Amino acid sequence: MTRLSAYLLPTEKQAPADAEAVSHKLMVRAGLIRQLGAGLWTYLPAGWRVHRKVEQIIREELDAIGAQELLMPVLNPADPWRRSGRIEIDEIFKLEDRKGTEMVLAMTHEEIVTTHVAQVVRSYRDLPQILYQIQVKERDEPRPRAGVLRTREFIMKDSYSFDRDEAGLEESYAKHIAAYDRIFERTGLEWYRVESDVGMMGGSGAHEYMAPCAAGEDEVALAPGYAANVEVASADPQAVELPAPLPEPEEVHTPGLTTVEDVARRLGVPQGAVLKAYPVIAEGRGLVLVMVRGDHRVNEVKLRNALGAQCRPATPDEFAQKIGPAGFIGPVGANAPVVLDDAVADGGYVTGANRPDFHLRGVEPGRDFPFERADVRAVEPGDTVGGEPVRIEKAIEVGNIFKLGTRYSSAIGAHYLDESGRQQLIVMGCYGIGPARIVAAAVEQYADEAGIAWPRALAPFDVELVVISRGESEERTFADGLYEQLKATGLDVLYDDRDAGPGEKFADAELLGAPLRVTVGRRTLAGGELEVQIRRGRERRTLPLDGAAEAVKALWETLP
RNA sequence: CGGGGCGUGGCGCAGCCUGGCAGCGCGCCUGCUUUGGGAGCAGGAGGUCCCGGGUUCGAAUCCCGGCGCCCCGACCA
Repeated sequence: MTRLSAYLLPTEKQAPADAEAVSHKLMVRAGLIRQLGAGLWTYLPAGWRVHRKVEQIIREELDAIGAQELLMPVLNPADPWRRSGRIEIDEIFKLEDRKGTEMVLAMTHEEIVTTHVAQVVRSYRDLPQILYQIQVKERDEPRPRAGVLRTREFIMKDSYSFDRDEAGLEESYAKHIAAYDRIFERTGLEWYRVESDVGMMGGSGAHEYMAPCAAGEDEVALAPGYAANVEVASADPQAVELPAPLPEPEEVHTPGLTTVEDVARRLGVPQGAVLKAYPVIAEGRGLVLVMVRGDHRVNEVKLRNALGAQCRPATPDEFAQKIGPAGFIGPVGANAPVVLDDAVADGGYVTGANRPDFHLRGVEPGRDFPFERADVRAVEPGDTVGGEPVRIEKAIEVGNIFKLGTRYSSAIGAHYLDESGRQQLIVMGCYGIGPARIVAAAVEQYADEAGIAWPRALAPFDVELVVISRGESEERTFADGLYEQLKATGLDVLYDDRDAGPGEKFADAELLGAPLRVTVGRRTLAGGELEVQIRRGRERRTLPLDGAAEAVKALWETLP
């Protein structure tokens, strides 16, 4: 029974003043969600329908790879979190029960699921297993933002694989890739599977599923056959015209010129012929001088991975003694190991001279300073991969898959006995999907000036039936009948039977974004034709009244 | 955590500087008219002006303290 006259769908003409992202504005305006507090959102009935459609797609595809759904508590004893060490994470909500026992609100469930598996799995015969849940997660986010894109409480599909060995993990991982590819394909989103950083948790591999959209928090580097988070992206640099090295470095006076741009302009060389110095303090290693082309930027995630250690920019005090004065530092004579970016080709470079107001020109890496090579720069638009230019797009992470290895099984103590009776650690993977982000990304990707234009798979309703008539009338009677017939075809129909004018009904229908709108008015009965609007593109068509419900269903099935 | 902004009816806002009746548009309710792109007329309801303290004859407005929310950056296991 979905008659709009009796359905809670509070639409607004004006977006809340504090909304910035398109999905935030439209989801509130369309009556899908309401805010309770920072990063806390209620799904109203129509919004929850969309969320459940996403969940259902996820369930079907995970069940298809043999994953088993379960449900674990959000409220956790602190102990497993202490064992894994993750109790230290600032984002975890912590609380005490009335007896003073420390508890946490789970932000994900590696510790808990591993605890259960450790108790239950004894033998290699009990493996592999894939378990998943669709459950609330709690994170004390430093900055919730953009409606449901980054919230403190959210629903997540999290699955966990348990295998005997690395080869088993590879299989479970491959199954998840297959399931995820199908899930995202079915949602109707534009999406990419990209290589991603494994982070400080170690792990042997990770991918993210990214949906391009303006409100996205990440950036992805894309080229035909290539997709990677810019945090790990690698590409061939654009060429730069380099002067030849001089027989030996030559000092040039560059008073007050501390930026690559200024130095390059003064010396009449391209910015790429200057070497930019980026001193860092690497954990366990001390001061390291990172050198990249002047027209490039250091990518801190790639640098961290290259150094195999956390690092942070060094302060002028920290490098003044061993290298030189801020603004004029360079690798020649520096008392620190030099990491030279892969994009630095052979040639003569301008570098800081390690004394105030001077640079060196004609510097040749290797001859004039020792270095180790690494790929530590951020990919730029126009770089190439396999000869194809790279473009960079904003995107929101809608899913991730991660080879955990034994990080949690060793912390929690999850073992099994192998064929020869030896105790082995279970090898794990974890795999997340954020249904709310899928919803928001779909809004972002397909919205137009009139509102939301859902992909067929996610729309809260398949068809919105609008009757233009107030009170009892021939049109109303006809529309009532058509509503029943449409429902009988299996379509989810929202029937706008409100006592409202046509403009208001059309505007609300387009705001809510069902893929099809069917209009019944005086014209319909007079002309003998039913008017249908395809929401995406707002194209109008007519269908014969005879067999209209089946024709609507058939048209709906052709939509994206 | 650093920077910026905002809290006044359901939504959007004005009023604050320079203290003196709490206002506007939309929405909502009633009646009549209207009925294919957010209608017209008439009448009406709805407010702890974020909270607490202070100054003052008098505070939405000035002062002090707190809370909440948004945006940019940092962070995001």
